[in-house]
Amino acid sequence: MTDSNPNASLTAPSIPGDALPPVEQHAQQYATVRNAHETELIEDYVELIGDLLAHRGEARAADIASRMAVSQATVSKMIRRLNELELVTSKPYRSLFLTEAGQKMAETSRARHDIVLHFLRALGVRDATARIDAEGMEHHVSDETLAIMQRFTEQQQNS
Amino acid sequence: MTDSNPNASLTAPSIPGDALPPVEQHAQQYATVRNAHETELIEDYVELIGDLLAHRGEARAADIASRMAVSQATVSKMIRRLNELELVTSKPYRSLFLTEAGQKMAETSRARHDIVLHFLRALGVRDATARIDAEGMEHHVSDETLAIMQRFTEQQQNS
DNA sequence: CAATATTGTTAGCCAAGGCTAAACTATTTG
DNA sequence: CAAATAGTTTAGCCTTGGCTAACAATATTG
Repeated sequence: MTDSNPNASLTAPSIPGDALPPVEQHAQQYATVRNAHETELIEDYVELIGDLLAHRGEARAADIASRMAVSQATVSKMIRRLNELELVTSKPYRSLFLTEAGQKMAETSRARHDIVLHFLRALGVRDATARIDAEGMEHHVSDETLAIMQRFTEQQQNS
Repeated sequence: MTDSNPNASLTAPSIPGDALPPVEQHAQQYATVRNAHETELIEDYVELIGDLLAHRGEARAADIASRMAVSQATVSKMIRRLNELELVTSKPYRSLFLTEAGQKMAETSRARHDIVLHFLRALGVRDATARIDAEGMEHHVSDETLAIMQRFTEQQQNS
């Protein structure tokens, strides 16, 4: 380091005990997040389609578009991808349905989502906030943490 | 709905009391997540640069690349963006530094990250898992939830 | 101090996920 | 049942965030 350091105030670690993780571990953290991002949107679509089917009996592109606050063109393009991934079946101008793989994904996503949402409420987070946070968090919570969240929620309820 | 429904098993809601949220609320949930995604990567870079400066005294593109598990070309491109956003200053072949805005962002991100990480550990999540989950979750935790997490962690420590 | 190794940059490619505008299909209704 | 409205698809554009390969600058070392 030949430069002077204008960020001198940052030179001392804010939390002295917390060193940087070893490179490999650090790298894996970021890689895991990047990976989650790739499947995230897909899961959100599939989960929403499952919910629409469950609650409404049908899942139309227009409903998805308004619930996701996205244009219908975007939904249409995405449905093509879901089709290629064999997660949904669609006939033009007809309701979507989930394939078996799609149903499995929808159930898994829904379950994760519910665990996170109920956990946040059990923690004391207001409903509207909990819903927003759960939507963002659900794809980044490991199975280990998920299990702990579920236990926590149950204990909270029995008291 | 003129079609027969091959997803009949999904017709009954898994959790009967949990109806679909009203369209506007639902839409806002997704919009919030999409929005978080836009700033997420930027924050990760800035946070990492801050950490490198704090712990190493300098932040080189090569370190960022290996810690993020990403090519140097990607980092180089990203640094150009951070420059345009006036979050970092950089001279070619020299360490990066944070602007004031960059430092502020780094501190905020680091603080959020630490709160989430400590919370997960307080919950009983193993360290390695907590680190991975925290990295993904930090950008999706509202201030309200963050405050609750912090309180929880403190209570846990005083017992 | 020249050769080599490391580090950084640039150019050009790709896929994903947005958008608008235009065209087409289906449904509803006067 | 024709016209209007609503829903869907397609085409074509843009930005972001990856990548590799080729080149340029700096540092290290024999």
